Amino acid sequence: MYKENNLSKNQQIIFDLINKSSEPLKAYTILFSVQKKGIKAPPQVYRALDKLVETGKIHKIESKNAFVACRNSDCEISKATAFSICESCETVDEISDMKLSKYLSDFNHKKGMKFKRFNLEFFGICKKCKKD
Amino acid sequence: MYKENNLSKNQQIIFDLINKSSEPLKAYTILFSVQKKGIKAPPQVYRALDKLVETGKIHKIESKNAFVACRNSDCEISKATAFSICESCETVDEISDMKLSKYLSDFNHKKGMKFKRFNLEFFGICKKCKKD
DNA sequence: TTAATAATGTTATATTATTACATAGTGTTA
DNA sequence: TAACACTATGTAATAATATAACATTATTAA
Repeated sequence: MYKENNLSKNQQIIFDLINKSSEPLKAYTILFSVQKKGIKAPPQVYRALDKLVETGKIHKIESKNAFVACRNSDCEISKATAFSICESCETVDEISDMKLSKYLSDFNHKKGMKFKRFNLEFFGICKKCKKD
Repeated sequence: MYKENNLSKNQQIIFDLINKSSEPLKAYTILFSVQKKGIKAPPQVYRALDKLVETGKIHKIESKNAFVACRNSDCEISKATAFSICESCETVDEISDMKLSKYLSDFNHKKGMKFKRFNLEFFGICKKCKKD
């Protein structure tokens, strides 16, 4: 069952749910939503989430403990992620900006550590909320 | 008691502990460490942490659910934070780089949202771990 | 077809964080 | 100094997030 699209049954169910969602989903929200599909326990959800994060199909928004589908074909296996988060409506958007991505991927700091990966979260008030 | 340095008793105890530490501390690690000083329950710790984060004395490392003292006089009230995290030894360093900070503070993306704040976490293997 | 690997199912438990409510300390100002 | 608003504290209970451990089944590759 794995080969066709390289997602397993549980992974596919959970990916589909996250992918359809317009907002980040939390692990237990996912759990409650997929119980009718036979996924009954936290480890089943967390295992699928771990795998999906690992393969870059989804990202974890660390400041929210929530997950979004990857919308950015450029972020290979989640090496370089950036998000904009509205502090009012909680909307999260993945930022896809080549210049930003390149700037950060090339960044090296004084202590000489070579970075393999980064995650950037911007916070503010989105256009829509500003109007209200 | 507040006025002298504008940290309350619990805030000062918890800040001192984090500030002395060479590594990020987790809330319950802090709780266990300060029980002899009369701080006995999670809300006492979380309240102090919230306040310290709010005032920029400490930062939360979101990917680790842990807290470090601010080493950077430039990051006013935690508006612009960047960290380097070693995936091997788990060492966390606050990055203080004016150019990076300015680049990100000035960043605006297409959708027109104005950012007030950001948090950036870089991951890699530090110099010391590379040698081993 | 066997062995290795990946995925699943299940129970229990660990870790992280908040709610709710009662009490006490501090700063302001009338 | 009395009254007030505000901040901080103490405490019990519980909510939310995440993992450990172990048994079983499915998939792939040799």
